Amino acid sequence: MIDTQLQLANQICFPIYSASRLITKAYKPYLDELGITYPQYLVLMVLWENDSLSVNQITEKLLLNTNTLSPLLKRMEKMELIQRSRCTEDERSVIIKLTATGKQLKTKALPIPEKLIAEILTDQIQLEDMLQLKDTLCALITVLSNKRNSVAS
Amino acid sequence: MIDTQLQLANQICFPIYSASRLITKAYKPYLDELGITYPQYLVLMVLWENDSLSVNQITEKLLLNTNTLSPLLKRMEKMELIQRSRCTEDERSVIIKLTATGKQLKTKALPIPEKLIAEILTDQIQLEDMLQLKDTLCALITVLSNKRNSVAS
DNA sequence: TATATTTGCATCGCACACGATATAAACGTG
DNA sequence: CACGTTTATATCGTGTGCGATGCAAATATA
Repeated sequence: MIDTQLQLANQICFPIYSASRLITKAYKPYLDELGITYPQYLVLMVLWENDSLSVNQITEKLLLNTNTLSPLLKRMEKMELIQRSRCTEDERSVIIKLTATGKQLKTKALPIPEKLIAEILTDQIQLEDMLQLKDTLCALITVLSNKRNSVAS
Repeated sequence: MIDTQLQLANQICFPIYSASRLITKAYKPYLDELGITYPQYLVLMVLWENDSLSVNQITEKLLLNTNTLSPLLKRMEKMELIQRSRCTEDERSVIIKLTATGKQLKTKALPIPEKLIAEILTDQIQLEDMLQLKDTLCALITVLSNKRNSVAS
């Protein structure tokens, strides 16, 4: 009993860590065709949903810090996927918008989730398992991100 | 229905990606006390269980490639946590062993999993959810890592 | 046995992640 | 209005991850 709990962290944290890397790798062949990485794909996804976002709004949606996003966004600007401009009302903010190229990528990216799910859903893993997984992970994220924030403040 | 499945990949892959980073962050304060990172902690864990391992055996256990592990192990050698030596039977192999310092760290690291689990298990997340999570993730890892291997060969 | 192939490890280059720090704009308070 | 604080973003340094490539030892095959 106690031994189960003692080792439980390892049995959960390491699989999450490994699964995360394997998923990035599973996306790679599809994203390579678009010339983007998985974190860049995440940025594009939030911009496809929201035409204009500040850097700070993207950090909140992706749970990434500016020291990760700033260089990432600069690379995406150089690739002419996004456009960066200072907000006129608040000169501290940088507004991120999609370029025409960035918007057009949405069409090419549309079939990717379906392909990913097709690779995952097998005899071993049912749709219901995935829905369960999603719920538990979201609860875990809530607990851990709140923990971080409360410690920080 | 179909829409659910279309978006399911995003609803699962992004949470796994975020959870992985949050877990590494949750480990950090405890691992900082030992002066190691999470990947270095993983290496130590497999060495605490197996007194002597080749680099290749570690890559298999951690699902990491040598191009990640080689520099990581060199840093750990510089920290005097491990010792690297060529295998006499097969001169290509590098054998990794713990130093006395590396072995001693096990005692300090022992209470860490318990602390992690205490942070995770709350009203929102029960032990049973974690066990379910573990099973689904391991199935996911099996599917994705087999997929990679079969594509490669 | 000579040669081609495989295997184990390392190096290089690039792209994250993130703690620490810097900087300028906005805000709050006296 | 002056000035300390907060906020938004950027930069730097370090440590992963990983594709591509290199190299030497081991193995397979002609």
